[in-house]
Amino acid sequence: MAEVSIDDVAEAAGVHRSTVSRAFSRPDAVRTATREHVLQVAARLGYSMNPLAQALRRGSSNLVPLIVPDITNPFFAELARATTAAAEARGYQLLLCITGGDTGQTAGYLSSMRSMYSPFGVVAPSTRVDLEALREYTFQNRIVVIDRVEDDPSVPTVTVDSAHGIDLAFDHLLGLGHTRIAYAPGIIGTHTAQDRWDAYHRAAHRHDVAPVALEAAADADLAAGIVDHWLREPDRPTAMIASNDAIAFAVISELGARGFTVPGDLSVVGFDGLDSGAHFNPRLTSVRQPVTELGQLAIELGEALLAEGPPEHVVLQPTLLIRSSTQKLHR
Amino acid sequence: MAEVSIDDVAEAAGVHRSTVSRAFSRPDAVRTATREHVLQVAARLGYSMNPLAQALRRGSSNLVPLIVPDITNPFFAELARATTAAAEARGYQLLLCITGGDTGQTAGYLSSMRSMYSPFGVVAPSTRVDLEALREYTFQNRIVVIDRVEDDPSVPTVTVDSAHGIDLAFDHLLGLGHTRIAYAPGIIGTHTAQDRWDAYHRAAHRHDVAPVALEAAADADLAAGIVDHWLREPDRPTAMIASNDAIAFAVISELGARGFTVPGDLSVVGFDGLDSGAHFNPRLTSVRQPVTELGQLAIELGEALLAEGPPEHVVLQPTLLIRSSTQKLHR
DNA sequence: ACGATTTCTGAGATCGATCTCAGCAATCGA
DNA sequence: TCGATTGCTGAGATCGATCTCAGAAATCGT
Repeated sequence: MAEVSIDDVAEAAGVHRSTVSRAFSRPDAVRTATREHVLQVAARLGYSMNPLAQALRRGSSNLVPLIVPDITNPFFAELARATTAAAEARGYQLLLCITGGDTGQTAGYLSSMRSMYSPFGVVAPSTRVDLEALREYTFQNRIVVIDRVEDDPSVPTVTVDSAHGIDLAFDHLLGLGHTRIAYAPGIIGTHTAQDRWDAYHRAAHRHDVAPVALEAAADADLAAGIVDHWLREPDRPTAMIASNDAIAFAVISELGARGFTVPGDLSVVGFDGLDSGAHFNPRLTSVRQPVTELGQLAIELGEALLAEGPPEHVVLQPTLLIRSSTQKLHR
Repeated sequence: MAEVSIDDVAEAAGVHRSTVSRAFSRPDAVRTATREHVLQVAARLGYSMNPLAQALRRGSSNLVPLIVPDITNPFFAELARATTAAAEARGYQLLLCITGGDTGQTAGYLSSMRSMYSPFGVVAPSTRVDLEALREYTFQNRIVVIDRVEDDPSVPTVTVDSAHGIDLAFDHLLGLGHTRIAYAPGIIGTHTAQDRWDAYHRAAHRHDVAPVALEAAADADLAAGIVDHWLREPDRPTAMIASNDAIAFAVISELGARGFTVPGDLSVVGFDGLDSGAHFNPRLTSVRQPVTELGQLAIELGEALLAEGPPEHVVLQPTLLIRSSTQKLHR
């Protein structure tokens, strides 16, 4: 079956190209009888519009790129799923682009998306967004960032209130009787990672708890380094907040390998609240990021951008998911 | 900065459109001096080719879709990463499409990829590939399936030798002294899932071990059902092979929640060998699928398809990744 | 140095759609 | 019933590239 084009349909229906085009794209600009006839002929020929040609002519497509550094990270995976669903619901087709955190590749995808006439794009960065690189791009097209952006309020953003999330975790642990509460920062790339770190220090200060930042030596495996650090602490913390679920997993794994148990020897709360945490051993208590809303809003902000509205900066509230990796402090 | 087109460059360089086009697409069809001049002018204007227009005219693009049911499943996530890298290396741009396992959506993506003039597509199914749906598509374009396909040898495929993987796991457990070795099948969708199941039974028979298939009641949570089943077994198995890592995780989590330990009470070997298993608690022993090669080959088979070669059916060999979720049987 | 090749470049059609503009048909008011 | 308004449809340009074909320039042999 050779590819059928608009001209084939036009000929078969005995009308002009333009009419076929209208029958599909602006149905009420064509008489009902004509439209139905055209649509019927088109269906018979198995015709459907070529989105490429459409985009070329219209100068806009329904292809929305979502740029993530690492799809292997479950947070981004869930984000991708949620955003895909939101995009689909609004008639966009989401294209997932995996950059490996490389700025060059990000720029590449961005520029190729521009030439695809994407109405807008969504970027979920692993490092502070490089506005230098994006700005040039942003000029022409539109972009939504899932993180904060420091110095350019014209870029719309969606974020989760990290500080509040940390407070939730902190209060939960305090409520269980813990007073030596450590923090495992992981790699601080994004603004939100920085926010969590700051929030931890503020919370510690507010509750008169000595902050313990479990950092790993540069050369060591991250989780091993964190556990080493924990073991070296003179007055060993009984609880730990991890800056994300992946780190919580790795630390718990490492602890297990060394004969410690969670929450017996250390209560751990993660940050992300991913589904995979529900199937961890033990089930991970975690600050849940509203991933679904995050994806949804990213798309909505993109659309708002098209409507020429002022850029919005939405901040979502996390919740606490209490599972089994935290427990009351004994004694 | 208004979008600069090929005509702008042509004018600025004082040559014709065609020459600019050639300077980029077929460099040796144009005199060296001319080419360099054109390229220089193009660079100055910040020009780059519009892939859309290119695809429309050429009737082929460098966009390769990878269709996966669920990016939240780490196996698909790693597969996506590997395939993206392989595609990138060969000059393709990979577009990840998430279908949620829905045949309709798969068809939708496939058809939209056809109109994008993709040279070929890669499908990683969660259920037996619905050839009915694909066939019509396959007609025109080309497709590579990551699984076996039963009745149409014209579709190239890459698979991992599941049977061998199961044998590896089985032998490992036998070597540790286990003789009551169960199998947790999960949901049997793909051919490979079926292969693993069959291989388990053959292995059990070969080694004179009574097969125990840990199936869950239809209504129950999968992991809970599997553990219930295990507890009900009169002569309780001391080891278990899971049909994939996700199930191993869930079962271990469930066991932990009920006070059992792995590998103390049950040795568990997974199937996938994902990185996330290295950060599980305990670290998961697993049959490793060569995901990188899988992705690489998917792209290579796609290219072979373009070269009009006969469709290939590659079978890759898995290896065993011994970590900490299995141990010698005591007594 | 001159005609015969070979190499480059330009013109214009084309890919598959949309858009503007103009013409014709249908509807309306009086 | 006739002119004016509105509604549909067709022609042809256009989006940004590539392709074929023919003509111009450069190279070659003698």
